[in-house]
This record gives sequence, structure tokens and C-alpha cells, in this order.
Amino acid sequence: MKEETIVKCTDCASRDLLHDNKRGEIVCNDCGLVLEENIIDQGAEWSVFAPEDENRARAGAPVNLMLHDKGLSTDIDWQNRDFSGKAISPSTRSQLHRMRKWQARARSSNSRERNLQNAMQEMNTMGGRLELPRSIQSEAALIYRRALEANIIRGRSIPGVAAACLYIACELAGVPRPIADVSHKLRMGKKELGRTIRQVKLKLRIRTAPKEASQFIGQFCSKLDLKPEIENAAKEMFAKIKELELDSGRGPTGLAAALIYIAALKGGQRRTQRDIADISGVTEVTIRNRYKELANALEINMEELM
DNA sequence: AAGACGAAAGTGGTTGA
DNA sequence: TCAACAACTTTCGTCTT
Repeated sequence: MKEETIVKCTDCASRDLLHDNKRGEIVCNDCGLVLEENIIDQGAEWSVFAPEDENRARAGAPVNLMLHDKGLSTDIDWQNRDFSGKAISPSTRSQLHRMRKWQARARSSNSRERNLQNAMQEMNTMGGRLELPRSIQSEAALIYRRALEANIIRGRSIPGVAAACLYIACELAGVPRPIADVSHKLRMGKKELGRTIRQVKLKLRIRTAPKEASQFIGQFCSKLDLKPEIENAAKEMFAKIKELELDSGRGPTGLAAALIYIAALKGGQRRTQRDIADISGVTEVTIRNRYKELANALEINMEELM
């Protein structure tokens, strides 16, 4: 096997890659795609001088947050055999039976545990649909645990809250997704999802930095199959807009969509407003309104581009 | 016929009294 | 708690390519 260093995202071709050695992953900073998993951690070995949890990363299997009990439990085998495979006497047998029963109860007796089991599984498949890296899924799992403990699941559906947690985890990781995109891929209402996201953030006091159009330009361009030059042009234009403070109060996805519309026209790779609207989660009307404003501010003559 | 245009009315969230 | 407000959507008839 030859050593190969990854320099570019296979999805959006971005070179902005994040090497997360603790988690053993290489993640694209633009689109959040996991390019490499299970890389061997080159960090320090177990040290008795620093016994904190974070530094225990290489002692034993990693604690997996996606399992409802963090993967720490021991199963009692169903077979009535001892370790050497011999049959066990009837007296210890009934004792084992009681132990199994007890364990089953302890693990998922209360509704909270069952809820967690359910949710973790749900988030796993959802994370797959959204192609999220494990690091983000783990973060989302953590948020869900907190949400459960804070009693905000009551009156809401498990998939609803799970989706909200995944969305928030993306935000926290600096690779936000448009709500429209998430709601579409997970087949749930945009309104409801948005509401749940807001409430979870409010109750758990999670604050996220305001999103910027630049965070969406990479994602959108790759979905539209646009040349890297166009992506760069759009990002440059955004920098100017930001300087002029014309980005305030505007939705970042709409802004990104409009910038890409202009950049694509200028770069000779025209895309219809409809196409851009579909992937960005804003309407054609918003793209129109925005790009008229922007062309005006940047003194771009759109007529001669048509 | 497809794409772009823009007016008008409606929606849901934020803000400030 | 309520009303005003800005951003965005929906809808739809019209113009342009």
C-alpha cells in the first residue's frame, strides 16, 4: 500500500482541509465531507501523569458517543455455556437468567434510555443521508443528550429534535447547511425544523456565530458543477460586499446564491436562477432582488453579460 | 418554450414600546 | 403582550431570448 496525502476535497475540490488527529479524520472545511477516517492517532501515548479524559484517547477502544450507553456496557451472552464452552449447571443457570433479565431492564427500562437508543439510531441514518463526518455526528449526539436531560423532547418528535441537533452540530463545526437542504433530505417541514432548532438552541443556551455567505459558496458551486475560478470570483465579490457592509440583514444563502449567479454569468458558465434557487433553498425572486442590489453596488453591468 | 422579470399579497421571526 | 417592521416566499401575468 502506498502512502497518499490528500490535498483536495473529492466533492467540492476545496483545499481547505481539516486534519483532526484526535478523531482520526480528514474533513473538508468547506463542505464537511469526510475524506479519510480511522487514521492512526499520532498523539502521545497514555500517560500516567495526565490522567484526564481527553488524554486517554489511545487507551482502549474510543468512547463512542453514538451508542446510547457510550459503548461501555458488557453483554451477558444468551448461551448457557461457560467460557470454555461447557454447559452450566441448572442452579447457576437460573441465576444467569435473572441477571440477564435484570440487565435488560437496567439498560432500557426507563423511557429516557429507550428514547436515547431510538434517537442515536435515527441520527445515524440521518447523518448518513446528509453525509456528515463522524465528528459532527458525535457532537450532535452530545447535544441530543443535553436536550433530553433538559426535557425539551417532550411534545416534539424524536426525529425532529435529532435533525435539529445535527443541524446545530454543523453550525458549531463551521460548516452550516441551509435549513431547506436539511429539511428536504430528511423529509421534514422547513418551518418545524427551523422552530425546533431555535428552541433547542434557546433552551440549551447554544450560541452560534452568525452565518456568512462565504460559508455556502463552496457547497453551492460544487453542487452546480462550477469551475473553481467561479467559486473564487464569488468569494472575492463577497469580500467586497462585506467591506461595504452590504451583507448585513440579508440572508447568507440568498447572498451566496446571487453572488454565484453573477460569477457564473461572468465566467461563461451560465446557470439559471431556477437551478441556483433549487440547490440554495431560496427562491428565484430573492436571487433577482439580491443580484440587482449587488450588481449596483459592485458597479457591474449585467446587460452586457446577457 | 424556457428563462427572466417584477408587482402584490402572505408568512414567520425579531424588535421595541 | 402586541404591533410595526424587514426579509423572504408564493403566485402570477408579462416580457425577452
